[in-house]
Amino acid sequence: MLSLSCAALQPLIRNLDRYVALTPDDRAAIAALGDRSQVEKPAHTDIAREGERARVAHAVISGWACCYKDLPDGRRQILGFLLPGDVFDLNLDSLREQDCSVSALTRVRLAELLPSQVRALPDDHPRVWKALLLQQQANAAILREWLLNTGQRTAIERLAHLLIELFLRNRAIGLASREGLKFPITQSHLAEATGLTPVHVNRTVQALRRQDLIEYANGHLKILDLARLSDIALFDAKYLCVEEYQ
Amino acid sequence: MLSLSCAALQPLIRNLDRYVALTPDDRAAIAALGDRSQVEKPAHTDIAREGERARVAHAVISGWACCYKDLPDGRRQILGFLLPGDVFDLNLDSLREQDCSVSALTRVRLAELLPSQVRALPDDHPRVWKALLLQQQANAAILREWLLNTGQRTAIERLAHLLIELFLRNRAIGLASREGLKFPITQSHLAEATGLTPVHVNRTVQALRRQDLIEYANGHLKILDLARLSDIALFDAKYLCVEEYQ
DNA sequence: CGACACATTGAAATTGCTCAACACGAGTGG
DNA sequence: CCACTCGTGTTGAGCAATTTCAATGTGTCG
Repeated sequence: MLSLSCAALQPLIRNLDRYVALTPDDRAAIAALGDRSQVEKPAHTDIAREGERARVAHAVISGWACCYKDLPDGRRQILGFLLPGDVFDLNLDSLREQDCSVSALTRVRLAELLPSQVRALPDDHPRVWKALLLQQQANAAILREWLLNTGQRTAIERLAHLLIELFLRNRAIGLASREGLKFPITQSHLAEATGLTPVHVNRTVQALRRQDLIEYANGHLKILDLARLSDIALFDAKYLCVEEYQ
Repeated sequence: MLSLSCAALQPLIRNLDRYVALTPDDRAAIAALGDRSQVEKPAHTDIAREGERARVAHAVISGWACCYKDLPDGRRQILGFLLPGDVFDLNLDSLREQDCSVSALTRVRLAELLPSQVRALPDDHPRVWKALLLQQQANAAILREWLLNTGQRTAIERLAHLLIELFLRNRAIGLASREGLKFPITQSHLAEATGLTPVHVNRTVQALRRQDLIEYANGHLKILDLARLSDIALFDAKYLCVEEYQ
């Protein structure tokens, strides 16, 4: 039983281990953290809504989610994708309202991290706590890169950049290989993430395909020429905490 | 002497007090924190460069700065403005390279927070530490709003939104009144912050002026009709930790 | 005065958007 | 099994927001 839930929390352990070298004790602490209560959300449902107060923090165990903001007239911006091992709603101040919503893109399994557990972390398992804070900082770095992306890059650069990021992040958690990755993201999602329209994303995707840079169909993405795609995207992997580039 | 530096650190104390109720002891701790070493940077110089490792953390005492990223071909995105009381380079992991540059927009006075001091904070002054972490989270919230801004809003909405944010943030630290605020930001800066061209910012500023929404000249900004400007910007102050709206 | 940074203007070019239609596959209910 | 719908992807044509290029104005400062 315990070993089973440990298996479920491997993505989180693996992810946090990128930021701080974890001891076996730390790993056990993380497993205990997410062991208590896990929930499953169906695809295309909201996990958290902007304006609510987060009851618990969440760690993604499996599946894809995204956080987003919307405008009163329906325009929507995806602010980031959440993959297995990512923690969100980690609120240091329980009174504060969430400033963005979170939605499940696929069926998502989540570990719920209770506030009492989280509060005990800095004292009881300082390395785990530090790793969580560093993951938050890494997320902020991704956010800054996204702002650069939508603010300055052209459509094809933006799209190329986003696809590379998602490829590398998936590869870093063992979910992508040379053969590509499961990619449950529609062109409309790409549009909402890049600030383009779905129609224009479509045409841009086709341009990438025509140049034999990617395959992207049936929920599957394959990067055919990472080097050339990186050139187009003006991609610099430093902002991702993914050492082994290429 | 001590009272003098205390005065210099008022912005930081006032800013952190927004996140956590500080005791007199906490305030003294903050004053001591920034007391050790202060530096002055001339306008239009870099304070930190992307790719470097931060030697110390910084708190802005007076003046404006911004952090930004640039692309190899010269395009540049401003990622946020730093005002008195804002802390940056607060690196939990001293090995990690900065992922963005910081530049002084005016002459800037900075307090240097030594790593040893910062490391002692969680144990010695947990409320101060928590306030610093909450400020970091608040900065991330601003970043998310900026991504929504550049990704989804039109030129006039974007500009209106940015101007309101800067007005409210300045007012929250006592640097803006009904009469407006010192605004050492050129139209080119606004362009780099919103992902527009300087020419288009110029035309959009003029549209705002024509509608009697703002005055903006000679390094001074005045919001003439905050309510109407907020409507245009689809502005919702919740993301800023500034309670007293209007 | 000259140099320089910043603001402003106009005209033409272009990127990306809007609108509208159609294709296609998966799932659903008759 | 078919008809239907729905979500997603694709295409075309016209349009609009924003960019580009190039020039001019304006104030400050040495």
